[in-house]
Amino acid sequence: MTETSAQPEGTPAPRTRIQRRKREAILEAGLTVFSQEGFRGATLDRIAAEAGLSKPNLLYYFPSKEAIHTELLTGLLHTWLDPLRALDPAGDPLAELLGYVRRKLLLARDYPRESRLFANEILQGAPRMRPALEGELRALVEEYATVIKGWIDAGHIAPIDPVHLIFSIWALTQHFADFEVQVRAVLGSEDPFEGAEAHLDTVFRRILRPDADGPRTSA
Amino acid sequence: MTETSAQPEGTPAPRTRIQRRKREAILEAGLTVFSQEGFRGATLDRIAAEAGLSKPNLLYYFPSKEAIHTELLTGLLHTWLDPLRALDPAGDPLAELLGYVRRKLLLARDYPRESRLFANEILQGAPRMRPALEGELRALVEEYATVIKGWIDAGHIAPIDPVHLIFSIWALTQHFADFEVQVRAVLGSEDPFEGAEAHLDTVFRRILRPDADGPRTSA
DNA sequence: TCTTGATTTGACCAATCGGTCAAAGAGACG
DNA sequence: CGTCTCTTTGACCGATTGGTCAAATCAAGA
Repeated sequence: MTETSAQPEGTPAPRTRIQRRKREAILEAGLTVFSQEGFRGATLDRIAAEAGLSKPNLLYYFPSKEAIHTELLTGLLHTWLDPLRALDPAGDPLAELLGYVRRKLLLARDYPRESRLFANEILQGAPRMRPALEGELRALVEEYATVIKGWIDAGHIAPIDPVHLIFSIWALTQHFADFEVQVRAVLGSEDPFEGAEAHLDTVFRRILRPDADGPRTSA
Repeated sequence: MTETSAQPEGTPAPRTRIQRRKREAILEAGLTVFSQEGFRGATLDRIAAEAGLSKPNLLYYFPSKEAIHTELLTGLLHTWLDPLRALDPAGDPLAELLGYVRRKLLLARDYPRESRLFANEILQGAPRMRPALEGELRALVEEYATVIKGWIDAGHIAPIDPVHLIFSIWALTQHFADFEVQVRAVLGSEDPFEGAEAHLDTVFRRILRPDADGPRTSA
């Protein structure tokens, strides 16, 4: 029959050069639009326009709006957790943690749309990411919380709840991507990320500095 | 003519008891839906259903979707900045700042939808709040940054960028409302806010503790 | 009771939504 | 040149969107 048998499938590797390029452009556009408007607020027309394609042409490369969003989210968690995975249990604790903070901040600076896409998904109750959060994310956090706990018990850094420490790192770094407009509104023309790097370095040095008056967590 | 002259206007005080009640219900429903789906993602049908009204009936009390959203945002910034305004320049610096952190955290716990509505607006580039951010918000931050600067210069708290300190307080407290699903996914059944309060208290005590090795900001 | 104004709703509208389809175009190879 | 596959698009579809409107209902006073 007149079967359009060559329609590219959802995820598998694109065969031709042009397919790779157009799929890339669509994901780029989808990232821009989804991160700004959320899933429901985004429209195929806007994504298609942003990618420089007609809507039917966009739907030739992706079977649905959902498929674009899913593919974006799939890669996201991995990318987002990479800096945590780069944390070396055998390294110097303070340097490792400060390095993690810095990498996370640079990620927020260089990939703000990805950060906002993630934020949007979480804000909406993580309807499509919940399993990944309760599975992969939770496991990874627990793993590195144990590492941090080890550093604390060894006296290398000040005692602090490791999981909440990780939350704090996320919150303080992603804030500069997710709330960029607000930060810029307050700072004016000043570049947010320059001040941020020095500030976060200072902040986490103070939080983690092991010394002086001993443990005060239970007080 | 058959003029429906009694249609309540956008903002002014509702005349009857029933108007006050229904408008309240609509704003409640709007808060729930807008905070979850963002402006574009929210639908009048869902808001009406959530409020227990028919769509035309909802539009009898508010002239448009935009009007509901605007009214919600208008009250929001004020409520959100109140804890900062409660900061007493004549009080004990550490206690004042820790109190501010605590109040902000309780706000995030008790009014998570408001926090998420705000986050959604910022994420979308603050299309309806930009003026308020660059005006009221910025002015208030600068005002209290000066207060904090005074405390630092007097040696009451450790030297730190006051504006970034405020950003950090916002980020660390709002995180528990805006990213609640993620936090809960990691913590499991544990109540996020119990651990959070102790953690943030510890964190900001360490950040603000003035002592020991003198200024290290310019190093 | 009747009247008057406030409230509620079913039916409807134009615009936009996600998505389909058949047909037209483009490129590669013989 | 013809042909085969990949790509692109205009026209279109049913559903949903924000919003309107005239008519119905309700509440309370005269």
